[in-house]
Amino acid sequence: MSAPPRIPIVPAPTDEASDIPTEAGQVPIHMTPQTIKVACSNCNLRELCMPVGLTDDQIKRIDNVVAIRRKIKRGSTLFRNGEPFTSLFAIRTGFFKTCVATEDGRDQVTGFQMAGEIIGLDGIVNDHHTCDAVALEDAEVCVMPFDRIEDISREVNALQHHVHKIMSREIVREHGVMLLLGSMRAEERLAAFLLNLVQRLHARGFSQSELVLRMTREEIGSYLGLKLETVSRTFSKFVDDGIVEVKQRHVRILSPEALKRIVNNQQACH
Amino acid sequence: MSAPPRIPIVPAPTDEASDIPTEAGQVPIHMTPQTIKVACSNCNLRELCMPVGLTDDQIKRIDNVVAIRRKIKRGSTLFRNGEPFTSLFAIRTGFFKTCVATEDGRDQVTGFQMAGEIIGLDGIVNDHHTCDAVALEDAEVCVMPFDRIEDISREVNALQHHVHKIMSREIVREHGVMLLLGSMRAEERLAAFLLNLVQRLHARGFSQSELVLRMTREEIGSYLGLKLETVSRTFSKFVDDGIVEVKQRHVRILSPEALKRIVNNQQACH
DNA sequence: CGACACCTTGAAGAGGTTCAAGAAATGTGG
DNA sequence: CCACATTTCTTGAACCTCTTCAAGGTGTCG
Repeated sequence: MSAPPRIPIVPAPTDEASDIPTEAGQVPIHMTPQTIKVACSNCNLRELCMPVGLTDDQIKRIDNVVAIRRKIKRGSTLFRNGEPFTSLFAIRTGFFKTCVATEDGRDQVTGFQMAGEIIGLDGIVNDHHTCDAVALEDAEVCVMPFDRIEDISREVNALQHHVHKIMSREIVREHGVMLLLGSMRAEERLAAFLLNLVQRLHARGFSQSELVLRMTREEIGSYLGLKLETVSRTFSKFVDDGIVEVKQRHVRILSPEALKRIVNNQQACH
Repeated sequence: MSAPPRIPIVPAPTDEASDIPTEAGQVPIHMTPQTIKVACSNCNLRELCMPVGLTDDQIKRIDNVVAIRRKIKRGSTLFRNGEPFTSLFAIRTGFFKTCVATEDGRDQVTGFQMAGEIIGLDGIVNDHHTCDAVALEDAEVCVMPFDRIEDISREVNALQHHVHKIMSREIVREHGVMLLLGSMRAEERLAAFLLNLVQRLHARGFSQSELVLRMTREEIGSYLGLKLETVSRTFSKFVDDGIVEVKQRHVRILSPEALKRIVNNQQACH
């Protein structure tokens, strides 16, 4: 699947523009002071959540929609399957997983979400959520009441189209996951997973080669359709092959090319 | 995953209202004459594609959007990966598959679509399609230029919300597929697949127990993350267990309860 | 420091794949 | 309309990947 960029690559934040705390434990390219502003107009993640090229007046209108913030402690849920749907959430800081469950107790992680990504889209169709969103670290989200989004979408064409693009992007992302789950073997799945994660982190100004996993082996396994032991063994194999260094949740990618070759099913002559 | 209804169940079309040809080879509950009308206002699939409760004026506006029709021969594509995106398509008659591919030649069926369902949503995010849509039988679609949909969405709130719901429904559907691919075994996958298909056909006025598969074992396998031999063997096992009758692509479900038990991972005491 | 969650590794086993052959259905051209 | 080529489907046997079960190690937090 060649891990196409899911998220437009925003310019790495410059020092003065950065008002977002770095992801705890990640490897920042540069240090940023922590300042919390309440408006999209001052948010350096705006390029990720919001359309570009808005007029000042349009941005102000959108500012009013997302005035509310919410903090979520690590391990607690932002929303749960069955709960009424009212809002979308833009992740400001922190890291989430979303998962669906069957009656007989199995569950499946459907995605991992980080700063600048939107969650809650599943709730629109039936006015209630159909999955759980769990914070994997202390997090903060911007609450965007969906009826307000619809109101403003009618007036601001760029926002309307942006909402459509966000939903379409999620559909395309899930196509990629289906390809992964339906036709890749364990090594290919884990390689694709690592490349995708590091690419998204890099788009947010973090290192291209180092990352800190926010999730357990079991959660990775659930997402990739593998058992946690298989994830662990596959990590070990990558280490043996000199492709990555792994120390618990700290991962350094030594050869992204080797990972890409694995995903593309080529001979592993790293 | 309990196969939640993906598509709202519309009342089985009455004889006088039915202007849609039956799916060739399916098992209709009643016969319908074939008449082709050009407007949503006369289409008995409207409840599937379009919001309900519109005023006459609003329906007329929407009629103008979808004035164009297109016929697709069995085996040919409605759109292809990489082609520019301009329109969504509402399936009027026929049956489609959508599939994504990797550079190294593997591909993955991401869904099967039937009358009343919308395809093309993947193209919105990057203005070009990211999958192929192939007609599995001669088909006809309503072409809905997306910029026109966005225009009218701004004026007709119900249409705006409907578009959002369609995209959200697709996201939720794909969550279900991820659950299937990530955590179910072959028998569970095929059982879930059959129940989902027959449920959607039944919502369109076809039999609850008989269906004609429009796709090959290989395509079923690709969708379910299995090889065609495994699909074939699993069908044979279901036949041995008296759960279904299979004659090539004709399937009769003898015990939907047994299929449900299999999906829910319960003991198979049919 | 001890309890707990998380991770690693080994060995045995199961489920699904691969390879192969043949049968049944479908389509094509004469 | 029939004969032949092609596609699709079924079934068997060997194999392989991933899972299961088990044990022990590592890290973390009260």
